[in-house]
Amino acid sequence: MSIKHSLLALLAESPRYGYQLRGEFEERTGSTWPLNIGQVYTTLDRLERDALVEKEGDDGEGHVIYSITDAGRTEVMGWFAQPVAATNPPRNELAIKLALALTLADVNVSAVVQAQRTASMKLLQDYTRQRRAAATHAGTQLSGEPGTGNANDAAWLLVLDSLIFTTEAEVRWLDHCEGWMAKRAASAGTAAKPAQARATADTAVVK
Amino acid sequence: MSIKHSLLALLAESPRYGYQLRGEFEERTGSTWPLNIGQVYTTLDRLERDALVEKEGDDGEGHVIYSITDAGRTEVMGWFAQPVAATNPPRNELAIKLALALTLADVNVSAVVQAQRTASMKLLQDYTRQRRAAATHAGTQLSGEPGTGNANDAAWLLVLDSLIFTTEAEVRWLDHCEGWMAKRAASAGTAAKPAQARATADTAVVK
DNA sequence: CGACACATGTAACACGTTACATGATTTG
DNA sequence: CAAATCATGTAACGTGTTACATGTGTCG
Repeated sequence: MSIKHSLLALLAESPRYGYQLRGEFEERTGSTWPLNIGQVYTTLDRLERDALVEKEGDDGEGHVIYSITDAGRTEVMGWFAQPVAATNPPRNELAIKLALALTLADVNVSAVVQAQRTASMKLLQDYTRQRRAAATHAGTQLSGEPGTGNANDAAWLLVLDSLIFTTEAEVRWLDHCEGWMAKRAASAGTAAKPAQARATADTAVVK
Repeated sequence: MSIKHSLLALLAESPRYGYQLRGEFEERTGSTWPLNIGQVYTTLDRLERDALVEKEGDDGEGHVIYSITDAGRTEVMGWFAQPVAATNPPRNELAIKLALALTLADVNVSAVVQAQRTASMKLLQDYTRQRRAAATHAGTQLSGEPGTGNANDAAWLLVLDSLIFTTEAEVRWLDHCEGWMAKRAASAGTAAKPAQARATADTAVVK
């Protein structure tokens, strides 16, 4: 649903052609989510089929220009007005993985958590570094001319912040899981769950 | 990729049949991510095609039992050992939406943020309520017999915590966006971006 | 000329959801 | 008996990725 509406949103601003749409999308999101060009065309086909966009003739350059219809405008405004689907939250692969690991005897949950934490911390550092670079860049742009590009820089900054916030939350959750597991292992002195009673972090995931 | 590996993980514990796999998955994740039964069967077909699982004959009950192969065991252990794909982070529809809204003249970004914040806060309250209920339930279970079911309760608790952490981060980010926009509107006294200079929160998304 | 970016597509496949068909067993 | 649950599938469709085919224009 994301891409369909993203293309509609861009077309709501002005008519564009396929290749151009990919460029605009990636520029505004800082290439965080690369957009396959093939899908742009197939999505445009479907949007045209559903009468949300229209093909215009050539623009004198030989490009296949699409423009949004009234129905499309209604659709995209509805997208902006509605919060993203509160029901059935997107599958969180990490949460699923840990939940399953917890219930499996021959998986070292601590090792899984550690591996993930290392990767997430590295990601977080990358994002933070990029954020610093982007901020200074946007700053110089701001003191410069106020033409185009500023809104895109702003969007990219906020997208980066989103990634940072999300990754921080992930790391916090991983730490929370570790603490929880340590507490559980400690209170499992005699009976309870012998399979979970290895609190020290071995390196191997499999016992 | 999530489901394929989840089914493999469950089969690594013991051979099971399709309907049973769905039940186990949903129990361990607290029905957070409902699993379509149709997909279980098609996924099992693909897993069998790829020689990661095998069909066993009847179990005396007429059920179609699947068991994991050595290749499947290798696959699932690799899944646990590897951190979830650091490259190309999953598309964040909310971030995309806000990034695009920022660059579109006729969208009221504040209204979009407000609508989302309301929805996310409500979600957060739901999760917190569920978390309280689940915690007391797990508590009584713990003081009771230490049989099966505890690991599943634990998994469900951690999944809930994951949802809470994620949603909290989302709300924080939304607030961050609001603050950022307010600051930007304030510093846009004369020139800069006139289209973004409406800081007060109207109710309508479209101007 | 050769490599590269621009530009438009098509085909095959993976993954996921919804809906439908079919039958057995259980339960009010 | 009727309804619900258990159980196994199939079909259609939407969405997304990868890879391929094809052609133009530009630049070193």
